[in-house]
Amino acid sequence: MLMTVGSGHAHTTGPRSERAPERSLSLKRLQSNRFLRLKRTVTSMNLSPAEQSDGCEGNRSEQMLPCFRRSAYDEPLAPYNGSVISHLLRKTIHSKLSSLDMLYCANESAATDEEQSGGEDLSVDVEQHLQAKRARVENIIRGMAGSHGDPERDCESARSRRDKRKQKLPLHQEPDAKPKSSKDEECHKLKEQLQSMQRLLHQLQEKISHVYDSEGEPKPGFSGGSSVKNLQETLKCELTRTVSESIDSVFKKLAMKPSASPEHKPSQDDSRSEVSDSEEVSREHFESDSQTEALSLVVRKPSQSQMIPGVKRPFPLHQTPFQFGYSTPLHDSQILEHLLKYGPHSAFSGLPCVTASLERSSPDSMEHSWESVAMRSKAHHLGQHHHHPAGLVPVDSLCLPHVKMECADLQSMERSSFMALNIQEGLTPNHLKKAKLMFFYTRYPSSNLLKNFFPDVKFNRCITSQLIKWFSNFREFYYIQMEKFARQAIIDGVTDVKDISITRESELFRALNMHYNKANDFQVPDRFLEVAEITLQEFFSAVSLSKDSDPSWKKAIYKVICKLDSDVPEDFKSPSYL
DNA sequence: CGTCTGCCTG
DNA sequence: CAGGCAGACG
Repeated sequence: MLMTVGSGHAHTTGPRSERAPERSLSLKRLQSNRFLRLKRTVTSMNLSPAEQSDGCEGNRSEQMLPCFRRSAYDEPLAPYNGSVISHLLRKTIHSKLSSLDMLYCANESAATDEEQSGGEDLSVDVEQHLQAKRARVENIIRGMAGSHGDPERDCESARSRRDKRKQKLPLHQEPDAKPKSSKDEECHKLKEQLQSMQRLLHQLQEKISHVYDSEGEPKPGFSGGSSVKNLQETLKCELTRTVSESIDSVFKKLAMKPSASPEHKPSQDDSRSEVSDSEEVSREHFESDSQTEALSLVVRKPSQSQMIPGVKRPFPLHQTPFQFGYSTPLHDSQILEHLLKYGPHSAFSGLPCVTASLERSSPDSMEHSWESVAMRSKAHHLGQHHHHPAGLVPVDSLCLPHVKMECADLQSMERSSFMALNIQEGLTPNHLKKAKLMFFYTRYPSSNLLKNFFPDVKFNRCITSQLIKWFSNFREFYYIQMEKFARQAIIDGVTDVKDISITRESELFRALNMHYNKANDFQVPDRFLEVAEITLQEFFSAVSLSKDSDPSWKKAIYKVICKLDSDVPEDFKSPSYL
């Protein structure tokens, strides 16, 4: 397809029709890319990770470095075997159960540790409280285990203990109006939760052992078997998350039941029967908050009034859920199921987009502006830390009363998806950062490639073109720099193309690195230096030969450069990359 | 026509 | 980097 340099260019400096050859190039590019990929795959089969990390065989010391300096994100990689899993499970379940314990007691007795330590001396009471607590947990566990114990009797005895304890408490001693059947139901649901959790875990265990058996040795990858490592990390992460999710559900049910109708005075609510004065005040405050914003999904400032007293997260919530290497206590069994079905690198775009609804429900005009800002910031910064002061759980995440019951499940689901994958309708600064790093590998990504490498983005026409626009802008900057430095080289008296090279010390490289890798926390692949060098040489030659008199002189260069795209490492496919 | 692309501008 | 524009498609 011949390009015509016609009237359209009379008033423009650039060749308008560069697009045409570029389009016809894309097919060829695809083909050559496929060749390159095949070739690289074949030649890298028996290379050590370091050797094939950039696909070239130079001697520079950088090549012995891992492609990614991600040590800050990597936890020491323990031997990957079943015991790790078991350990994780034990750890998580244990911490979960202690939380369960605390929550249960909080709802049952509503006497928090804080209140006890802050109030008058209740040490005797504390003693009894702890005993009752232990007994109740035992009851729960007995119930879940499906033993032939008499749950009614157990509950009865627990209640009698509670009643006994109630006599020592000064205020708000409401009769226990909760029907016994509710307790049974509770136990039953707990049991079901546990069983389904066990099923999921079993599946995951199988999956893991399968993966581990078939990939016991890390296969050479672009960055040194990192895809396997990634998978391991993913699985580890998902396992932990699943356990957490399951137990959180139990958690949630317990939290929800006793206080399902918070908008009303606590009188008919048995679990709230033992609240202290201070808590009563807090609840007043809470209710007034709820009226302004009863259904908001905004993460509310976790002030004390909105915390379940005495309930503490068994693990810190400030961990970044999007970085592998941390065990991530998030809630999303969907993800596990997806993982089981499709593996860790599949796109999750089928999940509901929650960001939009979250954002829609948090208009700027809202009273708690800093909260909506916080949420907005979270929504737009994949990988931001979820920080809750003192490890307390915002009631929101426990589906507490200010959220209508019929919405609870949906909200939980949406929030879970949001927290876990952060499926985006818009692109975030982190996406931009990632795109820039990807530019070190590919200057001309296809929209399919982009879709594959941004699995946490809900693609639509707009998003796609925005991403493409980004890369277009990246190229623009890249080529401008190239031209600038090529002309400078000529001015500096360079005559031979051979004298042109680009190292990591080069000014040009610094400029590019500053642009695409501002934080300088990414080890730029050597291949990029080669491509940049070739580009610079192309520009140098062209300008030297005065080809720049042709309005479309750059087109020929683009044609060369677009063939030099590399594969983007699999690591980038992770939605949690960065 | 709508879509896509590159160039230019702010 | 995004918006706007113009040319090139199908």
